[in-house]
Amino acid sequence: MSSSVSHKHTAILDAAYELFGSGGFYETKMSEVAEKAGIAKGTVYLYFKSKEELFLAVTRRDCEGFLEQLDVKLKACGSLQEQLTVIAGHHLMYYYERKQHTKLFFRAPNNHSELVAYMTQFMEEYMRAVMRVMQDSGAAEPELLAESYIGTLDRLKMDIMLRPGFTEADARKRAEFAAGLFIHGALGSRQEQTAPERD
Amino acid sequence: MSSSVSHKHTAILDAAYELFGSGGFYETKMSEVAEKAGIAKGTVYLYFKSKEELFLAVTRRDCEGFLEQLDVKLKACGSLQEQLTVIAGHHLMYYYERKQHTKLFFRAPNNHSELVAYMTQFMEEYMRAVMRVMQDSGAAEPELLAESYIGTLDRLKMDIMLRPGFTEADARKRAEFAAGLFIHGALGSRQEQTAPERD
Amino acid sequence: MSSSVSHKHTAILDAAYELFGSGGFYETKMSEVAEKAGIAKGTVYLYFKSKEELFLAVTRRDCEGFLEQLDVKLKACGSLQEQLTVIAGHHLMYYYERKQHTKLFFRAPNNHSELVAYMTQFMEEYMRAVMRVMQDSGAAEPELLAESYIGTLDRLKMDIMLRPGFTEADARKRAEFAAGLFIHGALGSRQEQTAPERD
Amino acid sequence: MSSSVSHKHTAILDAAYELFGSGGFYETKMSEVAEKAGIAKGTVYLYFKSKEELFLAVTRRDCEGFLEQLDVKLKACGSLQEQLTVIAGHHLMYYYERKQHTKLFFRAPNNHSELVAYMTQFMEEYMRAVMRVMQDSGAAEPELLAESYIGTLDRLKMDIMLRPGFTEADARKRAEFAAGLFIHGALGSRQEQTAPERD
DNA sequence: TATGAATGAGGTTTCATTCAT
DNA sequence: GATGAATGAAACCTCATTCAT
Repeated sequence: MSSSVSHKHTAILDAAYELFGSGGFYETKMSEVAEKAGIAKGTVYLYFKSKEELFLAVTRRDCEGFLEQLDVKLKACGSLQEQLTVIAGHHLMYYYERKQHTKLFFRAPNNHSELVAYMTQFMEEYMRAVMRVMQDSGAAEPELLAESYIGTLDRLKMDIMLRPGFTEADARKRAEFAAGLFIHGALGSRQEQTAPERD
Repeated sequence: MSSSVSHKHTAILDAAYELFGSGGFYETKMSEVAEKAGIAKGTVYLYFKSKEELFLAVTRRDCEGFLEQLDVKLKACGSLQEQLTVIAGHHLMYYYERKQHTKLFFRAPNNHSELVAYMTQFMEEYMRAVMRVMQDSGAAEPELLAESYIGTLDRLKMDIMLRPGFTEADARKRAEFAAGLFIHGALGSRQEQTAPERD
Repeated sequence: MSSSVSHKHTAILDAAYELFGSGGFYETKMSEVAEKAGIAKGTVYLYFKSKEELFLAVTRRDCEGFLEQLDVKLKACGSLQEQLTVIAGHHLMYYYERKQHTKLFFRAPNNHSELVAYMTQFMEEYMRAVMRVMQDSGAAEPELLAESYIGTLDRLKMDIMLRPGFTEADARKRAEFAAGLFIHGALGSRQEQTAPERD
Repeated sequence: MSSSVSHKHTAILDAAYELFGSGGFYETKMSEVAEKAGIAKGTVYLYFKSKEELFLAVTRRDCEGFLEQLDVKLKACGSLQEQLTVIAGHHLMYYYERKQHTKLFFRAPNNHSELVAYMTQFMEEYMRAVMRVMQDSGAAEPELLAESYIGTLDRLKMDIMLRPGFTEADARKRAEFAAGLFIHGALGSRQEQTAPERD
């Protein structure tokens, strides 16, 4: 019974992830979620109080997976370069694997304070993880650095979502590029060649 | 007569900007737009064919202003450092001045191809402007650099939008930080200066 | 359950028949149909996709009843005179019984291709039934005859719909008149009887 | 000035006839009428108090033309056969010439008592004209005969409106057929040849 | 007389949510 | 727990009509 309950719970989350992710919050109907989950409309409300709450649950599950996996990966590596590459790789690959479900991340419902609160908390946790790496490197302004890094990765991921022909290799290349950029700056390689006094 | 027309047109755009910006597309009712603009519901439709079209017009006006002002500012400055600072300052201050209207930028209607097309074009133009600066500096991968820079700025601006106590000075500080980061890398200043004990 | 479904379905059709019939398509509001059927507005849309479709369903039910009953009656009679009288009686009595719902037949929505198609098909079927009778009589031009007969009946029925004091006996008298007219012509009886001086 | 007034009045009626006739009452917008008439929307209301009244005026002009022309034609002919043929020809040709404007006759507004009154009056006048012919022939039941004849013609005209390839010759053939039918009955020709006992 | 910008009542339809079974 | 028929609020948009110019 409890496994049946949990099975339906998961089925709803999966269906909602699929639909919210590809269509967005407002474009997705609860009846569609129910249908895709293979259950009746009313049943969804036995597991989730409202559409907003369902969206929040979907988001939460996705974000928690993101943070947990990042944690595992970061623990397994050492140098700054390596850690930044791991973060970037994780960020970009995570979205690469979910490129069909991008709407989840920017077609959310407005005015739902719980969701806003959760997203804020998620960002803080993600920030903290990245900040820790920055701090370990001894960089000044680790907070701004972390924020910048996340911003860079977020924008680089846009290519993944918008360009159809994007490959996994492209994603990996960008991950390394981002790490290099934050360690050496934009002129890193050029400076090595022509500006010896500065590097 | 034409001034009256343009007056109403502007009043609607202003009202819609206010409401779409603070509430998002789906949460804003056309009747509210009309009321805020001080006109009747039907009148809105004399100037804009549909809610989507109104949203597009609001977005377009905002984005065009952004690009035009950036152009002017970029023409007036020289060194890479200076140019990057100008871009960052422009980006952050633009949103700083609009911090009450953040929803405009990520609560757009789905499935409106014209809007998608316009936003794509806007991003391309912005990218091109930033890329030109990157290219002038002789940096490798100017495209990825531009994208990264814009991503960084976009994330840094989030502080502005989300933290109530944010000041203009904070915005300016971040602008300079971002420019420095992209020129020197995250460790740029520290490495040069020494400071080994702390980091 | 299925009886409940069919009950609501019928209740809506009945309500719509009443309202479309007495007020016409454009003058009837879906909310009125719902109210008259004793259900909520939204429920109507569970049974009929749109107002047009509801109108079509009402029309179809009415026309099908007309044709089915005609078929039964025609099979039970023999001579031409008798058959023509049956057709006329059916046509006039059908409308006599529905004299409060005349609008159904000429206040239909425009530009609804499915309705146009259905009405065309209905008329063809009716025509075919009448034509068969005409053909059996050996008359020349059975098609034009059938058309003329139907036209005659349609006009005679107008009296029924427009004159309040109309009785069933009046309807029956007209039915016999029409049959006689088509067999003998306008001057049929008179010519036979005498009255030569006037022609 | 008065000629200019009358010019606009006519222009509006012409435009409205065109649009009401081809699209129907509800599907035609006052703004379209104004545009087609080459004047401003508000101007229409200087000549006609409302949309309904404009429709009535259009209808009235058309019907009056119908009756006047019929009168002229009837005065110029003698025998019953000739008179019935003239009526039929007039009826069918009138619609044949207006086959692009059939909506005028069955997409009228509901619940407009003045229109209903006018149409009733028109029908009475038409009836009276046809009845006079029937009376002259000495036929019994001239009223029902007139009504039947008009009904027959009305249905025969449907072919004109519904069949695209209809020619003027087809219309004329139907006119003669209708006249013959009412004089001799459906079996007129056949009976003469083979069924002597019944006639 | 002519204009056409402005009005605002009003109707169709959608869909999250409920609740009797 | 599961169902899905029923609900009804809510929102977009239309268009006949008005009236200041």
